[in-house]
Amino acid sequence: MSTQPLSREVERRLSEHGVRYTRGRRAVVGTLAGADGPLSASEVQAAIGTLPLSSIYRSISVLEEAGVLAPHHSSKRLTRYELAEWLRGHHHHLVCLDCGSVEDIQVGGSHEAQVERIVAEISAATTFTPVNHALEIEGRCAQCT
Amino acid sequence: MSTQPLSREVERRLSEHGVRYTRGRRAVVGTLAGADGPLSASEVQAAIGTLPLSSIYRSISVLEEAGVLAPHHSSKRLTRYELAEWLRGHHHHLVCLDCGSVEDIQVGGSHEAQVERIVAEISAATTFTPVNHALEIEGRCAQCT
DNA sequence: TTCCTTGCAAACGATTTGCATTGGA
DNA sequence: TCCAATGCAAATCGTTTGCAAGGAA
Repeated sequence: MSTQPLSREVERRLSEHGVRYTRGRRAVVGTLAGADGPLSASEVQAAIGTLPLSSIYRSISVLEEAGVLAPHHSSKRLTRYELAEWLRGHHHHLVCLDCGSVEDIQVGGSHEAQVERIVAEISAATTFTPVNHALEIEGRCAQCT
Repeated sequence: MSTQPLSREVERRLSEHGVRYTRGRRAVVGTLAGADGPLSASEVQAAIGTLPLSSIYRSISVLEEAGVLAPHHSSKRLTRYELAEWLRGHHHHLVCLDCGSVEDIQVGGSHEAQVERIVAEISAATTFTPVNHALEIEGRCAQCT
């Protein structure tokens, strides 16, 4: 995370990958930057207004390859996307079992340190090499309670 | 969790839901009981041998509604299933970023208690009502390292 | 007989891709 | 100019469903 404007960071990242930061891609990034949780392609489309789904999928694909977006799998048959952690910071998710919505949640430093220690200790007993972790909390959101 | 044989537990649960515990459903449950992580419908089919995918999907659907199976979302466009926690105990997952395989991992009681406390404290600051939690560790499995 | 189940094939819905067109450096 | 990017339509692929045949109580 830096203090530079988001678009600068993304622009630099994309140019390193030899692709342009076009209007469509800016719209996708802007939408996800303003969301309070990961969004699916069609949710992004609804937020943008008019832009064919195939273009949104192509933008998402390029942005994901460049490490700007990260996928999140929580609902059946639907992938949602959010800005990668280097752009929006580490966080966890509240997943509603009823409506499927996903909300970001920030975790305090001491809690996060505990989670990381637990992950490290768990992994130490295996041949698995950890890279990320995600604490997903499933339950009911305010609307569905 | 009880000490009764798995098939008894499942049979009772299904009969409470007014459905039969047929050969196909037994095959699905048996396959998942023997797996070391959640499996997709086609992975179950491959393990069973011969059984149409539509039947496997229908078995999974019935078993999920009866609370015998629980879904797990980790890969794009693919849902994997595992025995519900009351049948196989609470655990977490190691998800390989390369091959997508998912392996179960047991967490010691003190770690689990810490995770639960963290989840409770996080949720206390929200309007969200937690039901489950899942600590997903992403990284590289032994084969992909 | 009476439902529950299953198999097969067709239908679905999210995502991907071929191809011709558009657009930016 | 030249190649990346886009729009549209068709193709994919995991999953679901309609319908007729099979099975257990």
